[in-house]
Amino acid sequence: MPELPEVETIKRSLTPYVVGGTITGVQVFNPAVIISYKAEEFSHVLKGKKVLALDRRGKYLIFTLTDGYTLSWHLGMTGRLLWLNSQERIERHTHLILNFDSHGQLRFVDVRRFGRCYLAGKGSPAYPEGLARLGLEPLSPAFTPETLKEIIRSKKRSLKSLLLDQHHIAGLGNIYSDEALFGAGIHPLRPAYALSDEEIGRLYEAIVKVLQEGIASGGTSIRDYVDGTGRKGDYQNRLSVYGRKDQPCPRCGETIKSLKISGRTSYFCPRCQK
DNA sequence: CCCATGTCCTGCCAGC
DNA sequence: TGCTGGCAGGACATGG
Repeated sequence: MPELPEVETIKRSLTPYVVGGTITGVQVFNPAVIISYKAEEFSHVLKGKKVLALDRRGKYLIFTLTDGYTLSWHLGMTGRLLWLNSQERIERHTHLILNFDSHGQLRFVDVRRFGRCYLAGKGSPAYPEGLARLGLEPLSPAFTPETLKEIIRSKKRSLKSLLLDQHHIAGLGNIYSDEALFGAGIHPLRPAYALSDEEIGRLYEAIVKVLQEGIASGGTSIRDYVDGTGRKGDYQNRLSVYGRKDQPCPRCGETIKSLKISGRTSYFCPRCQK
């Protein structure tokens, strides 16, 4: 579910509530969402820890805790992290609750249960493998037309599958990669190495633009996504191609088509995207 | 290296 | 109405 703009929005919405707060207790309803620690130990370690910082890397949220611990969270397809007060009814599919000294709670609710959290401290690697091996952060200064060219260089694979691959660029998912390719006027099946410098420049601009616009809109709420305070995003109203099969292209009026690429439905305009 | 496919899950919706 | 199949913002393993 959540791609970079959604995770960034969740981070911003939770920061005022959790950063500076101390975890007073943990309720584990589904131990399977915790990797690297047994539920009991997980609760024991977290109790009394203060949250020093909340950061995002790719689609991960990272809680930096006291005593050198970190808690990294991936929300999968449908995961939500919600800040609620302890009186609120516990909804179905709530897997984990962190209680805070402010009497608020951080609740992890995830219908499809693909989301996971990873606690690291003494002895265990600081980050889960998926997080440790993430590629460039697309809204950081390290991401430039030149570094994008490096990534693209000599790769035969389709641009769509390359953009979805978190080892190269971190944070794009199915929605924003389709929107970026549309913005750049590039067909999702084009082999990466075949791009001209000019097209790489357009792709770079388009990636940065869709991610920034996504954040500015508070993310894309098609089904499940809401931020840490339960607020929906607005970017679903600004999508050019994603989910718009058989509808007219907003640029040229041609009918938008879809294709399966790397197992994901990809939307594009056959006239605008070459 | 690259790709397609299957897997983990539950819910929803179209079509019969 | 009720059932069924297909599909959904992700990531990883596997086999070709």
